[in-house]
Amino acid sequence: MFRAAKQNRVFEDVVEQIQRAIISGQLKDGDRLPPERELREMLQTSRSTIREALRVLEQKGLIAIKLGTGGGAVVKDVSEDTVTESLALLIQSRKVSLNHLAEFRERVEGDVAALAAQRARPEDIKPLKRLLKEAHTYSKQGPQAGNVFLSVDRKIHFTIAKISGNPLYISILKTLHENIQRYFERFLEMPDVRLAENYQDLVEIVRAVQEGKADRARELTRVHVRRFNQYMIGQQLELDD
Amino acid sequence: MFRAAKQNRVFEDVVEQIQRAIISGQLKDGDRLPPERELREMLQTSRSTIREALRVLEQKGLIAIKLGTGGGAVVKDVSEDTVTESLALLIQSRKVSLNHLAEFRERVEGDVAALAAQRARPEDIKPLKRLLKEAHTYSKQGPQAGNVFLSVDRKIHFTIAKISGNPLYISILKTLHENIQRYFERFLEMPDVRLAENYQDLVEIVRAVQEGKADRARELTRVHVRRFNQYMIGQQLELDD
DNA sequence: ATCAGATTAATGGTCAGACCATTCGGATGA
DNA sequence: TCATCCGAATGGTCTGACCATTAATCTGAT
Repeated sequence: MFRAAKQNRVFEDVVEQIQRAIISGQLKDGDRLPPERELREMLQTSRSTIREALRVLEQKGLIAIKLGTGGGAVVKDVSEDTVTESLALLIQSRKVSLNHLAEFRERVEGDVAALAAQRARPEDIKPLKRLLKEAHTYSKQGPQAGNVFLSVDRKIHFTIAKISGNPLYISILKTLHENIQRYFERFLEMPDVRLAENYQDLVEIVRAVQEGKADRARELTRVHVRRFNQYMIGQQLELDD
Repeated sequence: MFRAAKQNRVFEDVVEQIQRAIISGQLKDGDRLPPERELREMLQTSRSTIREALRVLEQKGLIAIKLGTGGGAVVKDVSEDTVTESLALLIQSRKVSLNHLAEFRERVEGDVAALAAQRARPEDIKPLKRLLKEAHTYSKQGPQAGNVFLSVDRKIHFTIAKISGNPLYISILKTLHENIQRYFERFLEMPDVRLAENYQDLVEIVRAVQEGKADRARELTRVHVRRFNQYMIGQQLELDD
């Protein structure tokens, strides 16, 4: 109901003040905060206190700090990166299994594709087509291009998420991909991804999005993601032997 | 591909070391870190550097700090609180709207219900029935019980998420609910939630889960959530007048 | 013997001042 | 004209001191 009546720690009060200025729009993306020594005087406190406040604001993703003469604390546009990072932490320490991740991703990507299908405008499709062409090239180059192919694959998924128009989905997807990749890096090389098959999936998904067939886009995407998941989990089991 | 070869800032290295110890499980929930002055010696650095590192770890939600003799930095179980907070920041700075939240929640809750329907065992249903009974009581008490009813409503959703067995869904759901509630608190009182209607929704959702009808559970849940969302967004528009 | 209150020690919070490291722009000189 | 050097601005680190809070311990009166 109530929040603490008073900030016990001075640096929290400093954080509060600066954060308020940023969120309210008084300080905008790119604005520079005064140097630490000036802030010290303005706020009647010590430089270490100021610095602890800056560490917090930095961690919150509200400012970035540069060294040198022209440097200092610069207000950053709030981005989904902090969501991504804290979600990643949650995943790592809760030891959420690969299965949990996979299950969640399958459904999220399906929903994203369905939303995109409902909302895609003609000009949204162009970048998708371009990426498809790229994917096609790599899919012809055989297994050693597996990694490059997968990175294009990811780009396609993100582009679709962008079309969905919901920034939450973009954040979530980013987190999922990052964490799945982290898992995957242990396998070093990804050999026999079924490139041609995957490429065909992508073509059909993009077509469904273009034609506004939401349910079909969802279903195709889920199958596509599920196939990848099964491959991934199979790799993991092999590794456990 | 590669990460920075060296940490420019000493305190980042300190953060890294402690964070690694926590995530790897060497330091567990409730463990106490050495006092700042000891850490200073162990890590061959200054106390201010240690303190800046502690500020970062605190902001990441990895430690909590208590004052006084028995105090110090205590390792916290990682929770979804930091995700919640950073999401709240995104919302406040207008990067994510109530509509975005609502759209996402509708689909997530639908999927959760479908999963739960696939996995519910008979003993999972009991707590749901008990909550339903509670909801029924409050739904009879008229509008002034709206708040209490909604809290039971939330409990039912969480119980269903638990049945789904995927901790990722539980965390995400918690974050969504908390942020939606934060929004809602501005409206002070929630008057005429259509209690009877909502109660009927819940009954049918639980039945679908019990009978293993995944698609039906998903659809019912989505409609249920959507109705709430529309009410919420309506309230918001009124407020804007 | 018991319990309230005072004392003390441990620990985080704040402060002041110094010096180091990095960066940028301007001065210098070939 | 261009490369180099120098110096100022600014963040990063260090030292050492003192304050504030808390829990444990001691003390003394009942």
